[in-house]
Amino acid sequence: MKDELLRCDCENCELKELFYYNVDSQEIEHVCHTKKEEYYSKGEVIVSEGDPILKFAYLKSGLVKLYKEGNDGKGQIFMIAKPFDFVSLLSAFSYDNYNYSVMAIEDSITCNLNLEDLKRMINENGEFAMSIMKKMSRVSDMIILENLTIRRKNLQGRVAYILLYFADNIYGKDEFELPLSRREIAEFIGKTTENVIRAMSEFRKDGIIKIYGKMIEIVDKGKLKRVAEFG
Amino acid sequence: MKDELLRCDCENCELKELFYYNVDSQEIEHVCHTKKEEYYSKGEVIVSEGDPILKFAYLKSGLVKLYKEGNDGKGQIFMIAKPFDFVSLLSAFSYDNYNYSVMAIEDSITCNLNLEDLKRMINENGEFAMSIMKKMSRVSDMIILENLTIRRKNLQGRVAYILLYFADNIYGKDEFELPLSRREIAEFIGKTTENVIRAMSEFRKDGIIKIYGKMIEIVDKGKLKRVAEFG
DNA sequence: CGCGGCTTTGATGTTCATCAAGTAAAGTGG
DNA sequence: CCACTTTACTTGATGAACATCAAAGCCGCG
Repeated sequence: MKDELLRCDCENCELKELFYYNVDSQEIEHVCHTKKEEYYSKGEVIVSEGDPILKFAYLKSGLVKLYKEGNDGKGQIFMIAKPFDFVSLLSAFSYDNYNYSVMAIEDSITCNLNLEDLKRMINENGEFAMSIMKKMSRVSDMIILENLTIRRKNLQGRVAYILLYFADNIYGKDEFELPLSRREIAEFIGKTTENVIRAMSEFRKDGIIKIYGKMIEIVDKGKLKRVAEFG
Repeated sequence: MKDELLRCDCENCELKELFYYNVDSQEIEHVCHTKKEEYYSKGEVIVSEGDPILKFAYLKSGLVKLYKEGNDGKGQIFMIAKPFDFVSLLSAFSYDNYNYSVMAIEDSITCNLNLEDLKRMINENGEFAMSIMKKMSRVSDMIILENLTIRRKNLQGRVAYILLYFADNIYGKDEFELPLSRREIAEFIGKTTENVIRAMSEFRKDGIIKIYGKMIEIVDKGKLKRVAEFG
């Protein structure tokens, strides 16, 4: 089995753990050989709302945003997906078309599996189905509850929360380059661009963070956490 | 097969359609005989956040709200579930405990299936798993996108939206008794009680709706829709 | 090198939360 | 069944939070 994985270059892919214990090696090899990787540079649209769902895509590297485009030009970001999140997960099994859009906010690679193959595997293999369901359930849950959490907070609380989110959940360090523009942060937390900037400037003046353009350094994490908590 | 269903009193249950085409009659009979119905009156808590998930519950009749309790006493309602919605669906396959609460907002009956049985059935039967997944996917999708929709709107827009929601999605008529208090409406749309009342009073003064305590009559639906749209 | 988008700050106005106070309705114990 | 308490509802007044508008500097890119 290891051999099969090696041959089709999936041996280092975390996704295989989802398959490994549930799917036989022949099936894995098949998936591995029919998969297609796609490269997107920062800013490229991966999925447009309304596109037919033809493949089951997951993110192999990079970072993408999932969002809805308002008719007034204002977008709403509801999730930032990181590697090994399933980009198609929300709609793939219930709709024929995406009802949200996906854009790369860092250079990204998606791995696309054949959707029909996947559906067939689910139909034939309940254990595999269960593992997909768990993943799906966790993602939905996270989106729903995180949105509620953000919405309880005021402007400063929301901005602090997002900064901590990138530091802890995405980059794992307190100094990082913001992958979102101020405008996109605003679209994520449901406030205006100007007020996001104002909140960040306040944090800077209060010595909580340092700002070098897109680079952010969290100086006083305790204080930032307290701001995120209070809001 | 019909016989089995009749014997265990599930023959009129819409849920059976989820089973019917995918599960053998023996299994259906088993589920049917091990199910337990529970009656809750309006205001009763069905699930408290943190409760272990021991059964897989769906709503047979009535109306319930799914919500998170804030530490400050302010709640956040994120879904109103109507008959044949799955109350346990969001977390049942990914967590051991509920991370939200459920309360009856009308007298309700839940039907509780044995969770372990259900998990076993999913593991053994991929087609059944797929049908559960579809349902799950649709529910999550609905919650996520509906929340975004509401959040785009201003106070009046949100209140109008909710009134239309009850008229069209829940009761199917333009005169109905609000199952939520003004406070709960506020917790659903993320505004304060006072402002929900003010918006409704405005609608009344403008001849859009009539209010008799909890009874609401939509008089000028076109206008109400425009308010919901604009916001 | 100039154009458009991103960022920043200030000024102004609107929306909405909060506070306060009173009425109505609904549950509770004697 | 009635006094009593509590909870829901309603309206008005006030101020805080935030959106909007305006203007200028910055940066990347064709």
